[in-house]
Amino acid sequence: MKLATWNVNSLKVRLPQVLQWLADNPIDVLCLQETKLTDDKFPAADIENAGYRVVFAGQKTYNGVAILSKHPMSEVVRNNPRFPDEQQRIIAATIEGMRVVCAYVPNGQSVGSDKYQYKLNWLGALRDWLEEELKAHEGLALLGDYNIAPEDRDVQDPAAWQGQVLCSEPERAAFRTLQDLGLKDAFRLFEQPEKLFSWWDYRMMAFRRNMGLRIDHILLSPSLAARCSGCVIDKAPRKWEQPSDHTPVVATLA
DNA sequence: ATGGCCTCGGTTCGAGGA
Repeated sequence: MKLATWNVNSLKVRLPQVLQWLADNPIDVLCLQETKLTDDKFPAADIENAGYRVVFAGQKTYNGVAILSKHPMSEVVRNNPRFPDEQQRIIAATIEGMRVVCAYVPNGQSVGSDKYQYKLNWLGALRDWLEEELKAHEGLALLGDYNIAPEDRDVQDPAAWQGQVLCSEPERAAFRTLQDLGLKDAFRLFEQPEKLFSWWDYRMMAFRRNMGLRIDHILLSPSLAARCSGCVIDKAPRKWEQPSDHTPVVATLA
């Protein structure tokens, strides 16, 4: 069983890459963020023709999330019931007995801004909701673009990013409150190469210079972490023509 | 060298991303 997450930065633009990547990789469940499509424009037929079921929650221009699955999905929930929000950033489904939560955490723009406070409020509400979900679902996976680099080793240049949005201490503390629920960072369950990231700025030739951050994560509840046999970042799609600025992260469960 | 790119909507620039 392979679970993956990928911020595609417009599914309209990236659909061919998503289908190519799925054709190349035996993924059971793929969580997408930043689809940037209203539901009436979602390419459900193309995805179903590729052998996947799909559920989605979109809005115009910004945000938007989806879960693609080879297996049936039930108990689909859009958004956090505890956090009324126009922005479409969460979709959850039960798949093969697992609760799969796909999340696009707010970016936060800059420390101290209104959007930063919204991000912290949003993360607090996510924690509270997941605490409830974990009582009902022993096996839970939270996959997505967290817009948080949890530690300095997740940043190519920690000094440059010190205290900046994505790396600030309140954001990292919010990430730890998720870990305090028992959720494990799948990537860190294993020995990993140094300086491996999931996002690189489009500017500054950042990818070529590996000026990146690890901000896309898969957190697993204890029972799923115990089944996890590997977690990798697949940099290949970042090298394709017209790539997303994020690249997929994949966890394998026994 | 503190900028540099990409996507969207809707027009040819501004907002947002990270």
